[in-house]
Amino acid sequence: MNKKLNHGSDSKAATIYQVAKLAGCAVSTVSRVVNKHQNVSSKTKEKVHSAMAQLNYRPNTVASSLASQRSNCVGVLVSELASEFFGTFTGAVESVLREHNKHIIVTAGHGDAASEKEGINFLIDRNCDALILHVEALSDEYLNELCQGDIPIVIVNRELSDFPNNCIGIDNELGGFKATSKAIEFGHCDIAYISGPLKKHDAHARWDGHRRALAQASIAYDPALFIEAEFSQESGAKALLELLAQKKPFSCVVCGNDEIACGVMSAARDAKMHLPNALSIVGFDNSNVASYTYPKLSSVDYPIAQIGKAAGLLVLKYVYVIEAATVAAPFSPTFINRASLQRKL
Amino acid sequence: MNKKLNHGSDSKAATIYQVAKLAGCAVSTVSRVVNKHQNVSSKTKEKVHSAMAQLNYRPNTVASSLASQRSNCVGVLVSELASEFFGTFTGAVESVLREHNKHIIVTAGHGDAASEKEGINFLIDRNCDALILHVEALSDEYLNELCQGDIPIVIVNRELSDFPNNCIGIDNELGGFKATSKAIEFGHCDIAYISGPLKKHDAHARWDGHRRALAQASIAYDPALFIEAEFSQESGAKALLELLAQKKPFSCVVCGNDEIACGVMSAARDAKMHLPNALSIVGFDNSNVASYTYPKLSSVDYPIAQIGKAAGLLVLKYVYVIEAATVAAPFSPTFINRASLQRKL
DNA sequence: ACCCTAATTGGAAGCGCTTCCATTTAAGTT
DNA sequence: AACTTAAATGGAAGCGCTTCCAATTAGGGT
Repeated sequence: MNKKLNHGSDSKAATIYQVAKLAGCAVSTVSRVVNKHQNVSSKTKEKVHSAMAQLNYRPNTVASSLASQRSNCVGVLVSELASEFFGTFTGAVESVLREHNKHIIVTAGHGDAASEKEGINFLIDRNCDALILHVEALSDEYLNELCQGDIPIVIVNRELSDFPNNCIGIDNELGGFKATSKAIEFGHCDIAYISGPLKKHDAHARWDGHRRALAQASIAYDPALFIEAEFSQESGAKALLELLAQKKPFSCVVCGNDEIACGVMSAARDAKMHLPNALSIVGFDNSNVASYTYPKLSSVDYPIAQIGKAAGLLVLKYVYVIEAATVAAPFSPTFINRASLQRKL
Repeated sequence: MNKKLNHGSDSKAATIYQVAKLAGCAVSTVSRVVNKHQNVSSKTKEKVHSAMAQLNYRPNTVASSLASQRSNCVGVLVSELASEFFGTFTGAVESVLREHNKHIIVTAGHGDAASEKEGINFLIDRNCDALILHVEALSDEYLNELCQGDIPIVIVNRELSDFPNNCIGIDNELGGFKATSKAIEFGHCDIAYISGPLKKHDAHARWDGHRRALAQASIAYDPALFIEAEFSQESGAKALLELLAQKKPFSCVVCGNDEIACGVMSAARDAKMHLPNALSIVGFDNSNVASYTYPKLSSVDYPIAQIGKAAGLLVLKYVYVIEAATVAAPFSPTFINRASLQRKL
């Protein structure tokens, strides 16, 4: 491997000075041309362009950042890098920003407060112009404080009542409500609920929605049919076994997310239950796996790509003051029915 | 102190000048402490540390990059951001580098040559100190040229004969060989193969391995049992239907990756085939979904997280000259048998 | 022509840090 | 104590760009 660090001493990239010299003008003029400022005559503009082309000039972004006090990069914090869900999100943010030559620095919060805080500090240290955060464990107080700080913040999948304009995501409570309502509509009365960790705000809100749906249908909430699990397949499988062990009847399991639902499905099959007749299963997120499973998983759609795009646009508009596009309307959760939720006979 | 410089103490972040002033030493000394250079007495080191703590000093990375001609960031190009596979990879690279305060800029190549080239140029323009590339479509010639350039390159999942030390990944041909060999070992003779796009080097190599396994077992390669598909579930499903339509018998389908395998599984079930008895299915990558499916998917393990880690370590060692850890030994594909591959009766 | 204003352009001071080089200080050596 | 050498520190020149401000030029009236 080539160990050389500097980009060559003789093949060094052209600087703005060389461009200015060749174009016969001042560096400030070149800078104006590069940054598309007005008040440059078309004649000089042309000279500068030709000089840039001739020298194959590429502006040094680091120097530019230092001088302008703007790093042109946006920090993104997600729970896990290694997931399709956050990958989709990150990809959406990246492609929106990259169109305007901004880039992202991504890091993971791993769903616990200490790690999330550390991740945020890391991003702040990298001089990000703005932060897009998918935090799960940090307190509202901490986030409120952050929103009042110097650096613009976009919060994803979380609602801060004091900073509604900084937040973007779906209404998780409503999503949870819709999931359980649909199960009820399909004739289910004994509905188990396997939640993600309740310390995570989205998990908690979905569960709230579940109970509201039960209440609205005048079905008593039975704590025995509730299990707090992790957002993982293993945890979902384990939870189902616990539920089954109780010998309490239930005809449907509503899950905190699709991963849990996959685990449930897998465990149900291992227990020789016939799906979906013996047990209906509902997920949340409508991830790709929802269509891999058998039976295909009914789930609440979480439009994560659109939300990522919206977050990127928000930053472009309010931080970089690029009137790129109008920021999307608020998103609403929709229930996607597939085969795993079956009408109760 | 020079009064012209705006190193006053307002609400802005503390600079190295303020630290130096408070510690009663020169900025160069502070810089040495921050960068852990030797030749600083422990006494001054302590004074500087306490000054930094007092001012809550955070080095300005942009200024540091400009002065040192090093951006402390590594460019990473993957095919798609929105995938668990690349998410895992990216996450592994990030966590290794972040420990040494290097960060990554990620972008996507989308599996076609033009887009990959554009992504690489984007990363180069961002002054990356090194590039870690998972390219699929670019030619060997282009990559060879890149490896000879000024910027250090690590190539993932691809073998360049001229630059073996820049490359890291498993032997895809061997993986393909193992997959089909296992199927043969399990008694299958009529083995269909659904490949990813052959213009992608890994897809091609896996297919090569498949044919070698057939040849070694003296099974004639039947082009009718081969389909070139995309690396996606939909494409896999479609491919199975095409195979079935031929009315040529086959008892096993070996797939270019797990996504294709999931599509095949799904389509087979829709066609009322009983899995795994009526049809054995083998995947490649051993991704998480392999254990979501029913029956659980047999697959060739692709240790993508370890490879990401190794790529990060390679950069740390040779580019940043941090003797962090020894770079891992070459990786070898291993076959993971689950339920989807069944012994032929 | 002449003056007034607006459009262009140039000059130079930073942005906050690294690093070379010179200087001072400490530590051995005889 | 005088001398040599190494360790520790300070000073200052950039890194390549942005941007304020001053200077110049061009364009319109009259």
